[in-house]
Amino acid sequence: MLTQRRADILNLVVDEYIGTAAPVSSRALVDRHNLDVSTATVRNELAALEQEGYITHPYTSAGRIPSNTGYRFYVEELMAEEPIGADERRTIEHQFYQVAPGLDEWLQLAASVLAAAVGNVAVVARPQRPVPHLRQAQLVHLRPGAALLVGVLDDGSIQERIVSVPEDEGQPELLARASRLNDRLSLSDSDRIRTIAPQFEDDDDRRLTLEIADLVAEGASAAQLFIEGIRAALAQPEFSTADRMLDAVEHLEAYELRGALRPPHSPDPGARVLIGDENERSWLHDWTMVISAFGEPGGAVGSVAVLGPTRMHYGHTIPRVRYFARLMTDLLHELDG
Amino acid sequence: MLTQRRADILNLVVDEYIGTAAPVSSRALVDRHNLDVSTATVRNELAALEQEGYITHPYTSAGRIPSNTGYRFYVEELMAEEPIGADERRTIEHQFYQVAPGLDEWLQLAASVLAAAVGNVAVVARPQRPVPHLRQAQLVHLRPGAALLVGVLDDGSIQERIVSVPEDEGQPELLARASRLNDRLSLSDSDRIRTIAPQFEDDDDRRLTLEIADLVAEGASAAQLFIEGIRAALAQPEFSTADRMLDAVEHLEAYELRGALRPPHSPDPGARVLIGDENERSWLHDWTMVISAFGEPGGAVGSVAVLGPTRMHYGHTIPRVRYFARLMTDLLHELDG
DNA sequence: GTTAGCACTCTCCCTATGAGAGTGCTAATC
DNA sequence: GATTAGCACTCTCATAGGGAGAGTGCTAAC
Repeated sequence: MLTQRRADILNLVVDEYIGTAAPVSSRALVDRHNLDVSTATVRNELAALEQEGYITHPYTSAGRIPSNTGYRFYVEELMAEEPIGADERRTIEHQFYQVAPGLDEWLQLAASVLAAAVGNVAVVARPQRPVPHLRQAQLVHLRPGAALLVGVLDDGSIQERIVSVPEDEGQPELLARASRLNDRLSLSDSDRIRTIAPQFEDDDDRRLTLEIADLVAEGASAAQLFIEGIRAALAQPEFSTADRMLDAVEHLEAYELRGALRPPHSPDPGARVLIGDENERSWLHDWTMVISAFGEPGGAVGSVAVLGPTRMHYGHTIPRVRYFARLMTDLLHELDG
Repeated sequence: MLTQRRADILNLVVDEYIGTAAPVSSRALVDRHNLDVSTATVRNELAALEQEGYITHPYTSAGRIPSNTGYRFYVEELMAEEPIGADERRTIEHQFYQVAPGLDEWLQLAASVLAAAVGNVAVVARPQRPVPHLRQAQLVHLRPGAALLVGVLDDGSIQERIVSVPEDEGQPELLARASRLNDRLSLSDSDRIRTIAPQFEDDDDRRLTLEIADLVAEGASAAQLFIEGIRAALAQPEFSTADRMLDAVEHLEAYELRGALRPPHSPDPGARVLIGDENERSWLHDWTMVISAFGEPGGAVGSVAVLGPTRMHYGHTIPRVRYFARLMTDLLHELDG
């Protein structure tokens, strides 16, 4: 266990480093926080902190940099959370009531407002149910023999695909067909729909039912992501060389992020913080991810995350991720009544 | 007008520079293309070409670099187009028949295959009609008093929004309502729908009709873009410094690109090439955009574009952009019958 | 018109050099 | 025993210098 003074100093080192991105010297600590000990004493403490693994220095005599262990300790024990003021809260919530109400709009907005608030990459994953159910299917006549099958699922997503239909059926026949299908399939999941299929007498009804089952199953695959703030993140000194920046750009794509976020399937009240190699993906070993799930337990669950260098303003970011997750949960309620 | 030899040399300079990204010297031209003149003669010709504005050199004695004028002349007069082999064609088209048929899937695929083929940013804009029409509207019950209004438009897009409905209406009543609305509104554009609204006796029908009019109008706004190949483009030597790369990343976003693409509203058979400051946007002054529209004249029109440094493999890129535009036109036909 | 030859220019890479920042250690002090 | 002053030592970083190399432009000869 750290002595009080050591903990205080570690706290200062991390704060300072987060602010300046430059290794922190004993002099800087003493001067900027008017400690009433000398730099030599601070140096002794720094040496001890380094001994215990909380900080390092890049070369023999540069200032100190927090290690991942140091960040971890900071997040758990030291960090002062920066509360979200009433003004900030109001400004944010106001924006949500200004756009047309709709899940996609809100998710998009959440990503971009959160990104702006934390100055790093924000990712919002569309809520999904582990097992989505069909709300309603619709057949839109495109041309003789083909129609657009549109399915609205109970997590609010819309899936579509082109299907073939009998040549001689126009929109009225397709409407009748759709309502026949809806009567039996509505509120069922993909597996259930598949088992119902044989009950239809009409060949085409059977075939369309299987198409619908596929459609619903698709809704359970890859969640749609809303990603914002890449530019802000890349502007940070961590990416000041072209190769590091290119590296980052290569990974900050929906495909990669989906894997990194791995769906929680049940919302948690807090926010998880994954620092450096606490992430499984090796490309994230220089990154920190702050992630929180939102939605109803047992219902559709999405997630809100912030990605940035391990040198991240934790005290600022963590409460905001938590807040946005709560906010999205509230907005979901508003949609579902 | 250029003499034949000068044109030949300009051709070689551009080819060479496109391949190596390094200023081209007289020695390189003579050695690599075994010209039967000396380097001194070539130097004289280069000086003349520079005099006429086709090339420059970055400092007194480095090799030559094509100017925008040089590229323009190259594209119009010199460039050898690299035809798309039967194999390449087959490989590409095969991929389209492998994914589920559907406009979004195809657009997405086109962007990523094209990006891979040219090693630069590819952008595909979803086809839009200048004035979209409603194909069918649907009301999906969400909870008492609220429903999801889903509109399928004649350009294949789906728009959705949440609307309020009478508290006491369930899915059956909403179905009846939707079919009542569809009977009168189907195949109308937004303006027309708005004029029809007063004809409905029921207050809610009237209100919903106006919602539908809005929904259809939204379909005419910002076209959805599919963007791929950013990483490949950024890996080029033009972006080898962090600041240039950051600059590029800032602009390669849907929001910016939408403005740069400006919709053509009627497909053209060829591909337009905009080199450097031929682009209006100033951030594109170091870029070249090769763009071609696809779709039916009078119908929904989209576009396919490639963005890269002015030092772009024109002979390779231009035919491929053209080819993808034709391919997308064919695929659109397949959807519409 | 073409070419050989050569002076000249500019970049690029390497080295070195000095200033500056910061530490670690030792010995003295509280 | 903890703290501190003092100082040698280390490492970076920015700057300047100095070839080597690549390439041109020009001149004079072919």
